[in-house]
Amino acid sequence: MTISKAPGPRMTQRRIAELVGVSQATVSLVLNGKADEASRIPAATRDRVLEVIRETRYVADPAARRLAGVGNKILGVFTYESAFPTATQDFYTPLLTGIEAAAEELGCDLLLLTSAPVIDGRRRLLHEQNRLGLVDGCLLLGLEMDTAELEQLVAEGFPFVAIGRREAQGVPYVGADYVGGTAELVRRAYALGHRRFAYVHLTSTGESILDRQRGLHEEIAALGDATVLMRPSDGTDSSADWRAVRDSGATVLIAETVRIADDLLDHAKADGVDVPSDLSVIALGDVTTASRQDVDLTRLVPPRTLLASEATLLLARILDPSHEVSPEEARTLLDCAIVDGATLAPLRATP
Amino acid sequence: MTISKAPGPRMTQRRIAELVGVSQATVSLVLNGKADEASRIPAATRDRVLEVIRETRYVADPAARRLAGVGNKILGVFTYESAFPTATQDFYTPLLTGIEAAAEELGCDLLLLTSAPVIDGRRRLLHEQNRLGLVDGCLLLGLEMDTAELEQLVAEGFPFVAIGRREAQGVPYVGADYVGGTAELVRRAYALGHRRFAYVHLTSTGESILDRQRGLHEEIAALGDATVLMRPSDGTDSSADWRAVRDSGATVLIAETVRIADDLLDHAKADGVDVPSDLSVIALGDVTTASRQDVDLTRLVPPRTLLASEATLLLARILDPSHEVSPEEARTLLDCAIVDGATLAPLRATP
DNA sequence: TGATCCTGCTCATACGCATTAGCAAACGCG
DNA sequence: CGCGTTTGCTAATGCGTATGAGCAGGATCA
Repeated sequence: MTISKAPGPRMTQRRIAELVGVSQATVSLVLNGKADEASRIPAATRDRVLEVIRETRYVADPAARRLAGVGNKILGVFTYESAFPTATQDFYTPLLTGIEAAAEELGCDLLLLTSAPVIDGRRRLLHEQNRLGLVDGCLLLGLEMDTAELEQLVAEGFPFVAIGRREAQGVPYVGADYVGGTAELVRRAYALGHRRFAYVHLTSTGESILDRQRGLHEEIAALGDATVLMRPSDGTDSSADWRAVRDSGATVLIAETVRIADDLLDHAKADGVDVPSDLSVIALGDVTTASRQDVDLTRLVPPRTLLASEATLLLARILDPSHEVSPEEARTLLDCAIVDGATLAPLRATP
Repeated sequence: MTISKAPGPRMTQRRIAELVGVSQATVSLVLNGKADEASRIPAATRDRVLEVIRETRYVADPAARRLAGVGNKILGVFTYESAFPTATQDFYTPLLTGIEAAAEELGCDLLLLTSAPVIDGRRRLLHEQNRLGLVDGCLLLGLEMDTAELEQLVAEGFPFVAIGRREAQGVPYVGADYVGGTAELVRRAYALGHRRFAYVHLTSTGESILDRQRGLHEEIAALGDATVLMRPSDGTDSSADWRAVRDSGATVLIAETVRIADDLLDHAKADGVDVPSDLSVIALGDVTTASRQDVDLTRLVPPRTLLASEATLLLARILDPSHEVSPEEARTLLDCAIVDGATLAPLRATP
């Protein structure tokens, strides 16, 4: 046998109509349950049509439906990262899990926009031949997004929701409250006696990263007598990062990611610095959540799965014409969980 | 600001045409690069059209394109399991990873058919209002599939590829060679002196399960002087399973899944049976790959990511009208990896 | 000076569906 | 029997794109 390539003539409403002996319009009316409202199709006719539909296993062509202006219950999923989600599994798997669970709940299908081309190191959503026109709305993932694209989507009135807070005007999102979470961790360290902080952070301008910095700075300022060394890092020279931290005399190290924390823990161990008795370590964790070490790192964990399912539900609400979504509802932050690990301890009495 | 629900007037070819001062057909021709072939559009006109297209950021409506009969580069992904993939992450994540990687390579988008309803405990692909009409072809996942549905798809000439071997006539698939992998493991145990096997297996009729049984039986028969206790299990009464294995006097335990192996290892330890010196253990592993114990289980691992990406590429080949796909090419098996763990050891000299 | 050919487009239609307006027949009523 | 009303449908149209057929005007040729 050879695989048939010709999908053959698709079943259409017209064919159904011919089989039943009615018009295509009648079939459409029956199919959409409009048989009772404006138009009047008696039960007898309706049942005959339904019978043939069942026999032929006809299903309406979604493209045609879409063209005719009805929704399709298809949500798009797009990521601005340059490789599609599951490559960096720790990060995206929980997001996809949340999206899928919500989509299943809603009875929606998901269109993963894997085909978006990478231009200038970033994926482009609005490229030629994108499939956005097929979906009812779209979910946007990624640490950084293209503000211009977001604004165009808003301007066009295209329904979408970003996962993660976005500055851009009018962009609906569901994000993690990194400001509050970071502040809470700083407070906890302060309560344990720590006054000198070091923050090894990324230099990206993504909102999540800015939020963590803001939470840190605001809380440090609010506490009054605490200080912080800011150490920008691209993760490539952890030796230099470690030296900066050590020389700063900080008693708490806050690392932007678990990976950074891991690297610096290695250096600490090599230097004979004990964690947490000599130095407390906190990770704010993004990108990857699982620590490769068997240390139980005290850290911030964004509720990724919940974030994603809430974003999906928000999108569904936006798409529902019977609701009006308020601006506040369209921009939501969810609390991060704090993993109360073993790397944050009271300041030693005598340093 | 309130989220706009009216998508506003979309940019169309007609509007572009008005702006440029040409006809809609011209715009279409330019857009599809047919400007040079049958129709003749001079470079000057073409550039003016392209200029306006760029300015307006116009992109063709995929629904309309589809309706007009062009391919969409959209592949469907459907699973027969009753919850959508990422719920059972160990199993599906590698599959999705492989599919996505291949799709990205091919420039295809993926439609996850999350909306398929569960009827009689199994998902239905061919339900009313399914979105199959949108996709060019479809990938099918799941331990068990509905043979009737598969056959209907084949009969309709709908292009699809199953991940995992399928008995049903004419079904294209990319599967794991469980027969060969299982046989190889049996051979290894035999070579180490083992003659008495016990196989704790699932009772499902999925092809992968049948293949493992077949590999075992064929190899046992080929070896001549080996025997095997078959112990069907639904995984709920591991005590009974363990007793059966112990009483059989087997020196090698082959467990269908890592989970079963884990449970039986617990019982062995409780009984003071040492693995592997008293009893060797082999897992054929499906469903979940990671062992919850820190034992280094000797086991069979299907190359899930590769399986999935190969299946995706096969589907693309089937969809490519310029190739003809032979029946053999459409039904491929890939070798399983054998993890040479610590639970398979030579038979003790004196039992 | 026609007849022919080429160039540069446009026209018209199909794709499958949803929807509105409206038609023919049957029915009810006086 | 004449007239309005209801019933049961259908005709027609639009959605945005792709594409084969064809048309007007200029150039070339005999």
